Amino acid sequence: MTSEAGAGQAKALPARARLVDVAKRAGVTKSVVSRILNDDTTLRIRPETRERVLAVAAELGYRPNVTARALSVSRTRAFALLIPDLSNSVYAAVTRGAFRRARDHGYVLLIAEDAAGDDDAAYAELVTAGRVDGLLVASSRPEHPLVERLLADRGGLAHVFLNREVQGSNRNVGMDMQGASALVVDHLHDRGHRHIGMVTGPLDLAPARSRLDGFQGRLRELGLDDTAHFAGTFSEAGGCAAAHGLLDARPELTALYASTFPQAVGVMKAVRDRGWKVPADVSLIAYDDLPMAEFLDPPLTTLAMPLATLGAAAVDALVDQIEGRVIGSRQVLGGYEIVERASVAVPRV
Amino acid sequence: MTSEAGAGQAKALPARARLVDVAKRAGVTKSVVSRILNDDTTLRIRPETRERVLAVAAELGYRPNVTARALSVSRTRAFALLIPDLSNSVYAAVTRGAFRRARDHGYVLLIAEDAAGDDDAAYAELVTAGRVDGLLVASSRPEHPLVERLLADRGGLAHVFLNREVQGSNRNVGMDMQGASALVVDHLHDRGHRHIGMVTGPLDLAPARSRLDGFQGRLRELGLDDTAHFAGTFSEAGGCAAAHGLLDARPELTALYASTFPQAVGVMKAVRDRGWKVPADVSLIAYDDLPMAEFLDPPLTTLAMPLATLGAAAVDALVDQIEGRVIGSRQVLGGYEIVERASVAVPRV
DNA sequence: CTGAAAGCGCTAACAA
DNA sequence: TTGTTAGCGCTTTCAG
Repeated sequence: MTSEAGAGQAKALPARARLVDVAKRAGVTKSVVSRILNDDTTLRIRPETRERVLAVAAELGYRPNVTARALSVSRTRAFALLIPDLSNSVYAAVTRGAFRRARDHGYVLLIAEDAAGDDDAAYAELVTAGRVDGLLVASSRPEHPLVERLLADRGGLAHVFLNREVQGSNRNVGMDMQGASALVVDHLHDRGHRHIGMVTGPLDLAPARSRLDGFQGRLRELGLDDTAHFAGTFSEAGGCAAAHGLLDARPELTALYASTFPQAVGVMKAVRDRGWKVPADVSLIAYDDLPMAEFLDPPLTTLAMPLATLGAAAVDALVDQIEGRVIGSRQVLGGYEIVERASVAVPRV
Repeated sequence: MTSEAGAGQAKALPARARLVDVAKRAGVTKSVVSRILNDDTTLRIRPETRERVLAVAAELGYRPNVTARALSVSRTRAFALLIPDLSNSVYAAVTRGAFRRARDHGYVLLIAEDAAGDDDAAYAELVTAGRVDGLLVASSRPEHPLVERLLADRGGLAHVFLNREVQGSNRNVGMDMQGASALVVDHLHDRGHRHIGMVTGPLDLAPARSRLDGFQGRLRELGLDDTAHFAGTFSEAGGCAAAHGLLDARPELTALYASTFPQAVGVMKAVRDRGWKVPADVSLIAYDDLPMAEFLDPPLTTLAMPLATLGAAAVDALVDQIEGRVIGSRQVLGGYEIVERASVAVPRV
C-alpha cells in the first residue's frame, strides 16, 4: 500500500488526497500545485519544485475533484448525448465516436435516453440542473419541447443537432444522407432495376425526408419514376406495413430501399407474407449496417454510414461552440458505402 | 468583484436565479430558503413566510445548482450504469427500469459504455473523478479491472453487480435465470422434445453459466440427457458457430435453446446452412425477447425476462447501500415468461 | 422563527 | 518564483 493519505487519522479510510494535501507535502501552496497540474503557461516555476509537486501528486494518487473544479470555473466538462431510442443499435456507433472525441477534448460524454413520454426528464435532470456544458441532440422528434427551448434560449446552453436539420438553428451536424441515398439508387440501377420503391420514415422527421429527397433526386436524374414511396414508423412493424402498402399500390416494383435497418427486417417479412422472395422477386437495401445483416435470410445488403465520424464531428462542433470559435452547421462528407451481401439481384423478368 | 449578479450588469442575460436571489426577493436569507426548499423537518417557520419563499422561487424559476450542492454535501446524486455493449438492445430495458427508479429516488442515471479496449475509461472518468455516488455494473467481463478495484476498495464507492454473480461481493442483483431456463426446458419437454441442446455463452461468464445450470438441472430432473451444449460468443456469429458445432456432434437434437437473442439469430442461420428448417427440423427458443422476434422467419419464440424490474431492483439496492441500510445480494423473482411465436413445434419424427 | 457564518475543494486575480 | 485571498452556490451548525 502506498499513499496512506496523510497524517494519522483515527480509523479513517485513506481519504482521497486533496489539492491542499499535495501542497503541504510538497511544501508549497494550493495555488502553485493547481497551476502546475493545469500546466498554466504563465507560471514561472523552478523545475525542481515542479518535479517535486508532480512526484507528490503521483505518490498520493491525486485526482482533482471535478465537482469543486466545476463550481469554481462554472464548467462541468461534461456533455450529454440525448438519443431517442436506446434499443436502436445504430446509436451505439455514434455514441462511441462521440465518446472518444469528447475524451480527447477533455470532456466526458453522458448518455441519456430522451424518450418520448418521459417528457423532458433527461433534459431537466442534466441541463437545467447544470450537470453539463453542452448537449448533443440526436432526438428526431419534430415538435420536441427541448428543441424549442434550446432555440428560444439562445446564448443559453451550447448544443448541436445530430443527423437532423433544425431549420435556422445553424447548429446541425449531419452526414450526406442524400448522396448516400443516391448511391443506393445507383447500385440498384446498375443492376438493372428501373422500378424502385422506398420505405421511408415518418416524413415530418427531417432525417426521413432527407433520405427520400436523395432517393427521388437521383431517380429523376436517371429519368425514372420517383413516386413510389410509402411511409412507416422507424420500426420492424412500420417497415412491414409500409412495404405492404407500397407493394399493393405498385406491384411493378423490383427493388426496395428501406430507410432503416429495423424497417428492412419488416420489409423482409412483408415480402414473405406475400409469398415472394428476396431477392428473386424484389431486391432490398437497408440504410444502416449492423452485424446482424449477415445473418438474415438472405443476408442483407446495406448502406453503411459514417456514424462514428458523425459523433466525433458533432463533438468537435460543440467544443468549437463552447470555446467561442465559429459556430455553424456542418456535414461529414462521404464515408458511406454499400456493403454487398445477398439481398440484391437483377430484376425478375 | 463581489456577488453583484442581480445588480445592473451592463448587458447581462437573465442569469439563472441563485439561492441568494430568491432569498433577497423574499426578504429572508439563503439558509431559510435552503431549508424550506429541502423541506427540512426541524425547521419551524411561519406559514406565510414559507408561502412567500415558495412563490418567489417559482416566479424566478429557481433550480438549485447541482454542482454547488454536490460540493457542499459531497454527494452528486448521480449513478452510473456501466454497460458492456451499447449495441445490445437488451440493455435498453434494463436502463429504462433503472433510470426511472433512480429518478424516483432523486438520482440521475448516467449511462456509460464500458467497452473492452477502452480499458477503464468510463470508470476513470466518472468515478475517480467523483462524478457519481454509485455504480451499477452490468459488464460481464470476468477479469474486469474494475471489479477488482471495486472489491479491493471496500468502503469505497457504492456499487452493485447486475445480472452476474461476483463471488463474495455480496452485492449482486440478479434475476432467476435458472428458473427461467428451466421453464424453457419445460416448454420444450411439454411439446414432446426429449433431445434438447443449448447454445451457451462463454462459460467463464457467470450469466452464461447460470443459464446453463438451470437448463441442465431441469433436464436431469426430467431424466433427460444434459450434455448437449456448446459455447459461443454472445453474438450472431458465436451462435451460428456454436449451433454448427452442436448439431455436428449431436444430430439427434430436436430443439435448441440459445442463451441470447443475437445468438438465436445466428442459430437460425446455421440451421439454414445445413438445409434444415425451424421449427420443422429443430425447434428454437431464445433467451431475451425483442420486438424483432416477431419479424424473423419463422417468428421466434422467446423467453422474456424482467429486465426493467432488474434495473429498478439494482437501483434500490444501491440506494440502500448508500443510505446505510442493509447491503446484500438480491434476486428479482419470477417475472419471466415464454412468449410463444412460431419457432417451436413438435419434434420431427 | 430566522440570521450569520463556516466550509465543501478548487481556480484565479493580485500581491509579494 | 511563490503565497494570499476571494469567491463559485449551496448546506448546515450554531446563535439570536
